[in-house]
Amino acid sequence: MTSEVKEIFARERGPGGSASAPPAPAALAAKVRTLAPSMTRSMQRVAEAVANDPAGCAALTVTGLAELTGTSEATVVRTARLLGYPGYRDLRLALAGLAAQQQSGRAPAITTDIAVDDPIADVVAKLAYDEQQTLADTAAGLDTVQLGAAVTALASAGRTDVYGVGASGLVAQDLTQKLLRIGLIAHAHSDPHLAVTNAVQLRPGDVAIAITHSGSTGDVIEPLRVAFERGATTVAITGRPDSPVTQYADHVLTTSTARESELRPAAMSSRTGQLLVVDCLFVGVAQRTYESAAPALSASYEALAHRHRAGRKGP
Amino acid sequence: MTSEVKEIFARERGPGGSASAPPAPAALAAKVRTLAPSMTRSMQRVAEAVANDPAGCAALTVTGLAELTGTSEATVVRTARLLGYPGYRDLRLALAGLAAQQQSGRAPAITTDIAVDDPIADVVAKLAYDEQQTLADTAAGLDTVQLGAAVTALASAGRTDVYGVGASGLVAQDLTQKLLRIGLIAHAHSDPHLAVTNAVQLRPGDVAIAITHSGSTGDVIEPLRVAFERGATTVAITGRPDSPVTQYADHVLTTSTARESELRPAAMSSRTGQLLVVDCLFVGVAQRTYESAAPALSASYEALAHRHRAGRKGP
DNA sequence: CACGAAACCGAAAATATCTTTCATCTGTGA
DNA sequence: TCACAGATGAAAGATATTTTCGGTTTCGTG
Repeated sequence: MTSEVKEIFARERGPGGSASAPPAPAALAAKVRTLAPSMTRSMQRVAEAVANDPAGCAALTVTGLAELTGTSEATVVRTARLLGYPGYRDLRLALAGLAAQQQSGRAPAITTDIAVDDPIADVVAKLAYDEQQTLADTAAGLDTVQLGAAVTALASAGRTDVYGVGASGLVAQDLTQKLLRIGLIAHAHSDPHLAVTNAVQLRPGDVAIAITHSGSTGDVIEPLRVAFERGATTVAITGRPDSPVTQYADHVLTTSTARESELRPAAMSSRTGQLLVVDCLFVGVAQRTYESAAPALSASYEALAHRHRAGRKGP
Repeated sequence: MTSEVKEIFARERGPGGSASAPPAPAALAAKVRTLAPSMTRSMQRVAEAVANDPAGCAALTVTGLAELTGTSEATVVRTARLLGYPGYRDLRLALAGLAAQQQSGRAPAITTDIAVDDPIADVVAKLAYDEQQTLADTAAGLDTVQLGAAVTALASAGRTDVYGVGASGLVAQDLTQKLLRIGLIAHAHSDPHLAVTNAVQLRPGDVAIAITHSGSTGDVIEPLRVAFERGATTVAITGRPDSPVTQYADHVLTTSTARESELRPAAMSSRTGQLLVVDCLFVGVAQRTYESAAPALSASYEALAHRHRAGRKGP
């Protein structure tokens, strides 16, 4: 087969081309090795460059790659053809894909703990990975029966009190904000005295929710106990299903406990799981009370839109 | 800023460009969602096509994509620019990479929206998946240079004020709590009047952080503006990198914008991304100030352990 | 060792693709 | 309704890719 015929052959075979390869996606390095023997010297140089550094070559134009390998544009195109692509443009596209795959393949190596000297990019990756893990674990471990029962109780509650201190206090406030938006009567308490004072007012049909990762936070257990004894429906959101707080909880919702360390305090990962549970409660309640929740949601949206527009009038 | 100036600006920022993004690798779908609101109608059509079918679009030339979306080549290029690439060619390369990743990557999980009649187990799965997605997108889209700069400023700040209202107010408090634990002087403000009053006290070397998903919340922008004018280092954590709040921000940290709907308000998913950013800031600062942070962390742990033990003495 | 054919290779022309310019259009607020 | 700012696409201009074509090297043969 003469060179010219080969070129013509390569050029002319369309989508249904007779020969072997579909524009190879990832098996490029292998293809290079396979075809290398049948390549001319210049083409080998190009193929080698491509196989060694897909990402780098993807960033180059024909001219650039030709210069890099000390060859010409024509040779680069010929090589691309030999590798099974219609032209250099397509080879370049495939190269970009390959580079991206290699990139993402390297990702799950971030299982180690965060170190003091980790570069900031690693910190981001590790934290994101960890929180994703926490979400997955929490979702998998959540008892949907308990969750459903809690939702039912909330949906028909006369009033709802939520207890939490420290980081969990913020989660408590988050839940409260959401419930208020769909027209429920809810309060968050992080002051233990006021919490107890209010808990005394609860009656059967009302709901009390305690949020504590350790399950051993006295300031949160105490108001829940009072609510429990007053006959309210009580819910505990905790990472320790065997902890003291569950004594007074009709329904226990468990969050996953992720690894923690010096630079990654418990508060950080527990919060992620707690928030997922809180979101589930909210959506569940919104579903059950959709008739009244939908207008309430729209109304609060409208009210806020006005405040946002105000912000636009910059200098 | 007029349209023309914007185009020139986009064109001229070279490798050392002033603004944020390195040509995003995989965070493209997220970036489309983030920037969509600031796009014109035609550009949105292009962005949508690109986000919906990366593989298909990667196979098209500018002209092809322009025809497919019923727009012009110029619009396609403009969209590519807005998404952070120097031109269409580079967007196309990124698209090919994205397609390859999707191909090799993960199972296309539960992509549908939450419905009113979804069983509770589905709600849990969908919420968890969405929040994971938000985390991944935010992590991928976060500008580590800006993040590093913000960390540096925080680590050496005389005092730090954090502004946020509504759901973002809780995130502000979360950040404040964390910074306090490692011995920094930080305050969260959700009362706009007090926030401004305090902002006036800030001086060069101090840090002010505004947290707002929309970037248009006047109550948060105003104190940041004051802080900016007083010479403090200002940071904005927002889902809209082109919004008014960024006018007064030395460093902009962008959170991903996930799909939202009636049963899944913006506040829910934005919060997840904001918290990740806040965690990154915290860990970054803790690294930089490790000498003093480590003892402070241990100390607060000890102090709390006592309070937890107290809770155990139940009946 | 000389010769010629075949293959290899790259410079430059031809083509395709991408980018920029600029005039027109569209919607908005006074 | 007018004026204006911004959005848009047609077409000119700039790059990149592909093809052509002829010079050079290689290798077999007399």
